[in-house]
Amino acid sequence: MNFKLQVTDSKSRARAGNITTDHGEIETPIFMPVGTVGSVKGVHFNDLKKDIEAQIILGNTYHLYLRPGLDIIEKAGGLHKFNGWDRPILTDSGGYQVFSLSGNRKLTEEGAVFSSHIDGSKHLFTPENVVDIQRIIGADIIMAFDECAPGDADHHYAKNSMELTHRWLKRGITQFDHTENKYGHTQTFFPIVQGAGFRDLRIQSAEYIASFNRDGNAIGGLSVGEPAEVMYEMTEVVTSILPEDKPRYLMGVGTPVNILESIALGVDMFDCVMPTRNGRNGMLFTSRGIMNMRNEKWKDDFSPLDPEGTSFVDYHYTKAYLRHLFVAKEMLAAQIGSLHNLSFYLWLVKEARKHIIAGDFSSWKDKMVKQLSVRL
RNA sequence: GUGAUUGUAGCUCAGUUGGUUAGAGCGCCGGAUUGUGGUUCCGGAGGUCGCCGGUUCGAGACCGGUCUUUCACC
Repeated sequence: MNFKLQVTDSKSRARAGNITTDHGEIETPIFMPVGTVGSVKGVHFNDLKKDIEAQIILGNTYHLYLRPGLDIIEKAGGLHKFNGWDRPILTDSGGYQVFSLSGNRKLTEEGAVFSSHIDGSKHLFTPENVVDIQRIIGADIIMAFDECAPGDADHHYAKNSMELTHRWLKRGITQFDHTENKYGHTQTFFPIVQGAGFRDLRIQSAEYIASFNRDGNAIGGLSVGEPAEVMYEMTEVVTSILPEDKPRYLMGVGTPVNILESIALGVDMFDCVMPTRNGRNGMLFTSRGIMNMRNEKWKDDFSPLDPEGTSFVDYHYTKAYLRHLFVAKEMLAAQIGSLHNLSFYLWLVKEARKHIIAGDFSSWKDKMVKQLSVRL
């Protein structure tokens, strides 16, 4: 994997760059649709490629490991062959899931013992086997196994958690560097900065992570319940330390506004369930603001979904029709909502990139931020 | 026609021996959702308790009448 920094904005830390992988190029800043179990919920790869123009998607170690299981994925020849997606894939390590989904889990120095949300069976994730699993999945970008501390963690907890994540990181890197690419294409490994909402810990963690000089670096443990200002402050602290010439990935973020603000702070990659989860449930993000498609006010609004949208669904379907589909709980409603939101998110980061290159990112961003939070 | 039976929120129902502003689930109307368990959470609106009369300090509950639902029998 290779990252080429193209342009850095003069008035902010925003950057435009290109990531090259064996599965193709990624133009940054980029948003990565979440495809937990190897599929972006409700969206065909055809639409994902041609309509949404997704350049890279996410998969989840935790989910794929539990179902269908590594034997099937390996037999299929990796996730790319299994699901037919021939562009880059990044896999989350499962650190977040182990902590967010599993009722009973036990943390030890060795790793995390957790029970499956599917059948309750017990499993162990370690920094090493999580690398092996992602090798088998065939991810282009493999994430380190980390502990994601809760948003309200105190300093003591956050410090221990960060230190454990650092020790795990060392083991993960050793494992990664001593194992081979599984299916012929190059795989790369991203470490993750932790430190919760504490400046000193974030600095310490960012410096530690930077010292490994990997192909890219991630910022974890944000957007987990802390106020947005804290998130921005921590992001700013971290991006000022992480190497300039490597992509920075802010995990799990966020709203359209969060994304623009974080781009301005020097973040290059994002992923979030928000466009798909909220889209599935009737919340649509547009360049003019947010629409709750379940609202009664749309019932006889026969104008196009989003006249300024770039997706087929934006001009083909009306607001009234989509509201009807949501109220009737039709599957198609969830599909249209997801398709629209993803296409909007991809449009947003593409537009940001254009303005970074054109040199007017900051003023464009300020204007957009105002529009994006309007409730329609 | 006779004898039973039913009637409480848009729907399905709960409401102790009569006791403050009559409840629930669903639906409806809003809001939330940030490295996804096709969701989940949180608010809100909505009822002349079929109708008329009576008993009582007090009736959704008791009594009479009337209409209504369902059933059985002639």
